[in-house]
Amino acid sequence: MTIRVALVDDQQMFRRGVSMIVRSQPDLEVVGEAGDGEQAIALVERESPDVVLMDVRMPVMDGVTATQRILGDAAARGATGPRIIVLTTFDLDADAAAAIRAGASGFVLKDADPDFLIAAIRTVHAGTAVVAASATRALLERFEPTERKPAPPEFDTLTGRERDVFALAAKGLSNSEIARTEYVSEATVKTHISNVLTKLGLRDRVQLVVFAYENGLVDR
Amino acid sequence: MTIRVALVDDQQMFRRGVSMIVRSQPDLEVVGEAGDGEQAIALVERESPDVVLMDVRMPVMDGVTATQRILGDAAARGATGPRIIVLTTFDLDADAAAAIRAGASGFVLKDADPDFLIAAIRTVHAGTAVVAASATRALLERFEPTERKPAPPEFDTLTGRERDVFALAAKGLSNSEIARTEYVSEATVKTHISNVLTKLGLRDRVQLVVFAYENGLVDR
DNA sequence: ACCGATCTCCTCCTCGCGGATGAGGCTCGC
DNA sequence: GCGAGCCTCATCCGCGAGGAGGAGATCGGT
Repeated sequence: MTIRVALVDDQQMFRRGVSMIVRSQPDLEVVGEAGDGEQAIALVERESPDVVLMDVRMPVMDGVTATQRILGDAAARGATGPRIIVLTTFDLDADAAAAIRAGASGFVLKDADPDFLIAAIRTVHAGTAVVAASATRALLERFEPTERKPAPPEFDTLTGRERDVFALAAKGLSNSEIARTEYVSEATVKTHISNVLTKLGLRDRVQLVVFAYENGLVDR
Repeated sequence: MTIRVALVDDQQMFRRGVSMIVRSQPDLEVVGEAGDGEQAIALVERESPDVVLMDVRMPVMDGVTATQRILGDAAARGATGPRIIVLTTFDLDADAAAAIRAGASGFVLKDADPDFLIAAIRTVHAGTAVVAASATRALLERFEPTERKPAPPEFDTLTGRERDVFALAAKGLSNSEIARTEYVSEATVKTHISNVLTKLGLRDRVQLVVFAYENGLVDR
């Protein structure tokens, strides 16, 4: 049972190279190539490949949009559609991230090891796994600070009430607004805010908001 | 030039299996095995492997702590230490994420395709890449929703200069600080800020900061 | 030549913010 | 019981922020 692969990239030379790599494996087969997103949709429609290797930056229609369309069309027909692997040039390509959200199963650096790409195709085809590039680490560090952050030591010194007003101030509320939602006087709020700023070493509530977001202390 | 691999897992049967897989490759070599975190540290100390395959849940000392220690010790000696790949049982293991933060280069599902593991070892050893399991998708969906918002339509109405001061204000700078870094008078900054607030429908710079973070308009 | 947008800067005015300081009431643990 | 910590509220004071309104300069398009 061979895995049917479709190639989508605007550079013909690149497609040629990837095609060589894929064809070198007995269980992989290239069932078609496309030079832009629109061609890709038609290709998938025609050939129903198992896996699509999709470039992001392309003329006519980019890879993210094409990914959305392909998976959207498949879902509309009650099918799952092909697994899509996005090929990226840079490490943590924002477009690649968008493609993942659009439903792509993973992304691989264009200069990755050929064996890695092959393993990625098989892994993705198997269903569960998703392959990523060095991005993962950066991803975790950049997007996860919302969670599991060491939570700055100074923050622990805040009392219960101080954390309450901190949270509200972090959402952009004024002192009077905080006072109203917490059913205390504005003077009390000012005292708490003042204590919080001192404890956290911040200048004003503006920096408090920055601090809150930078340390993932805002719940949404 | 063979890649020297160390195995760390409390289940001997599992180690045996992985060992078989690794040894099946001419360019990979197993230089030692360990059954818990402490043994792992000693093993790394003794053999200086290139790559460590590390389990998370282990008696005596878990994989996350061991990862921290190993990389911490290496850093203390000015060395980079081995690349560490964490082996996880479940998809998005919180422990695995912790290990990545501790410095591990990637994580692979224990039931992943053997070829995938092999490719991961080579990829990680090559330096740049990090391998992940199906977690990546979930990660992106869980932690990235902050970014790449459609970028509010009102934001497009800002002029070039207005965006400049917006960006600086979003970082928590005061008007005078912005004036100094932009080499204009504070009065000018106030004008721009005022225009920005009006255009974006915000009350004050505090809400401006919230707006900036909520819409992923802060670059770090 | 003219208009509109943008950037620059100014003054006057009001108000919210934050620091300093003090104080009364509450619930702990010693 | 008694102090420690916390929550509550108040007053005074200085300052930065933001709105209103005006003004000169530049530049691109009509």
